[in-house]
Amino acid sequence: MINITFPDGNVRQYENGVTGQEIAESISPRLAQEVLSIGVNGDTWDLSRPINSDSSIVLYKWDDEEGKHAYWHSSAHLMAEALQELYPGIKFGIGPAIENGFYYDVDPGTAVIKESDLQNIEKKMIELAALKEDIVRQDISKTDALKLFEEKGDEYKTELISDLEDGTITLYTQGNFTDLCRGPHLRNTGEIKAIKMLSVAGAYWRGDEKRKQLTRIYGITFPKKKMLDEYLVMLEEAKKRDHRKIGKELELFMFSETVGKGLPMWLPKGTALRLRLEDFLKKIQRKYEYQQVITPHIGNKLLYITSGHYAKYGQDSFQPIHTPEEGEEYLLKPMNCPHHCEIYKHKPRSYKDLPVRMAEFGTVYRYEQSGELHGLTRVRSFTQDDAHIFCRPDQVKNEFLKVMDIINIIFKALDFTNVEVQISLRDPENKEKYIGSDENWEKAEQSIVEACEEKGLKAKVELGEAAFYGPKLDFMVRDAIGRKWQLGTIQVDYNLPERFELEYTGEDNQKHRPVMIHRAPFGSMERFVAVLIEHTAGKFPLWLTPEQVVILPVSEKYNDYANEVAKKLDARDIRVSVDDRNEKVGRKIRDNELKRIPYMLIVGEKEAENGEVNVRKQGGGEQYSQSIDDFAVSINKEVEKILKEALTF
RNA sequence: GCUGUUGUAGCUCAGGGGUAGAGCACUUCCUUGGUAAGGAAGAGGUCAUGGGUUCAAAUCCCAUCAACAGCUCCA
Repeated sequence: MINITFPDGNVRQYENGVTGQEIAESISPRLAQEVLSIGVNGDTWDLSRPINSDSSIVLYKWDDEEGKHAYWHSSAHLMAEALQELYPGIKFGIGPAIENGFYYDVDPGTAVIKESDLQNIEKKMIELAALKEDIVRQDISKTDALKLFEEKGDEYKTELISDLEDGTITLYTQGNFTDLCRGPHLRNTGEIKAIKMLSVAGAYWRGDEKRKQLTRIYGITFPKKKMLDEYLVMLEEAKKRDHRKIGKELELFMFSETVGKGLPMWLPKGTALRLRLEDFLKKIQRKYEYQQVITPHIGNKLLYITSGHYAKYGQDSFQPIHTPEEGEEYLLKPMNCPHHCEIYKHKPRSYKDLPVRMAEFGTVYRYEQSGELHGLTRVRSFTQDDAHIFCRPDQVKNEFLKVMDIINIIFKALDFTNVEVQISLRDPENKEKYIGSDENWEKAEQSIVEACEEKGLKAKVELGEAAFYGPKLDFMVRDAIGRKWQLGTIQVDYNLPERFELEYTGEDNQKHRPVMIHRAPFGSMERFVAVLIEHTAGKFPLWLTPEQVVILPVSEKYNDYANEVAKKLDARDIRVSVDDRNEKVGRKIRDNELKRIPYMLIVGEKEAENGEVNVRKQGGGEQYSQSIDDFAVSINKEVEKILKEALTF
């Protein structure tokens, strides 16, 4: 007999060699049906694998990552089995479970797998799943494994095997399909019920662009048809919120082939929105004693040689601009910091001056690879809400805390409640990859960790994710559909002050080197607005939205009154327009709902007589009439309240 | 940059070797209206660009450009 310890601390005795499946059965038939994999002493196992010693276990169901993982992993195998039947001789790379579903990288030889083939693959998978084949685990020696896959002629699997240690190699078989795999897997392919193949893409073997590109096939499966349907509905919802779609509909921004790809242009409404966001941050920054500066969009190449960026990114950037005079080369600025360093240097600085906080909405230009461009989230020209804080080493932590406050204020004001924080530190194995002294790195990393602790932020620490010049703290938000976006960032930099030989005079009358902190609460205006669009589905908060109020005259007879109302509201800084088209009210309401305007004021005979407006809030619901004045006051109050709350600190 | 898909009216899209289609938007007219689409008429396109095949190309082929989904990259 062996002792099995459950997550709640309970211990039960079972026969030696008991399986996860049997344990689940011993608890309840329902559990036995729903359980997908089992955690044994921290590893995840198949349910059919015998347990031969005292163990702590967790039974994983669909709602557990580990359970889903096994489910999708087995689904990848089912897809591979289908592919093997449909494309004889096909070779397999890797086929893991991912956050939403699974994929398999395959080499179909001379055949080409296209999007239009997905349906066929799906059909075959359903056919195979109906056979309810058992998935069988088998330990195998490295020699035998190599021999097996060499015979199959699958060079990808043999390459994988040769990197593995003997004694840890397992195979999984279902029907005619055998795959090298660590597992764990479902008991039986019949458990896979609802299947949807999603897309095909190219993917380099082992992520190396110098190696062969395989065909990657994405899919997702669910234990219930209803869950698949819900997932597909969610995908549709995501599409509806896509900032590229809404940006076009609401006329916020555009691209032009003639201007160039990845170069967004802000339309009047988008500009209005963006300027309001910028003003908001400027107000906060004024309170936090930032100084606003403006610098040119180009800089001498020597500037970037000094900063070190030219050596690292020069060949992958927009190439230098040559002047008519010989030997002069300028670069479009890919970041603002070198310019700001020069501003810092323009006069001697005393320790009393520090910290110097220099802010600029600086537009930068980066040559992103063409395949990487994506709406407003990845572009070749964007405006950072950039600032550089030059401070003494002992001020780093405090400055960090202040920046965290600013980011917090912004996220709160915009209702980004689901914020994830990531601390990116050096890869301790690979210290030579980074610029700067060991001592400085340790100091900086420690400051970040401490600052997070002080703020009670639950930050995820990622080793090896730091920039080459310093560690950083990134703020990620999820939009309403759960997709993750990186926005705000705070980065310590011990490198640029060194390269630009920045100095201040200390109390001791000696020259000292300041520390630099790069920070951008929005990240870039482009990306932030993109995320804001998706977060709000285009229904921006009243204080931000480009159009706050639209007046709908019931008929053309009341256009004059409507214009009068508009004039009065405009005089009170309310962003208002009149829909004076020759249309019925119902039509005007519909069109202005689609434009996501928060308030519609319907005016007709009654209102004109009484000097009132009939208020209809976005989305309908309750309507009420009030005087023009009362309405104006209530709108102004609503906006002021948000700004006041946000700006009280 | 790589792989695959796509490119037809301002927008969303159908069609497809023989003189270009719909809905919405736009213009004009009718209607003068009360909380999510009133009616009619009209205007609008070198079918992404450049080559090729063909009696004939928007349609087939090649290249280029751009967008989309991934991969790789990201100061």
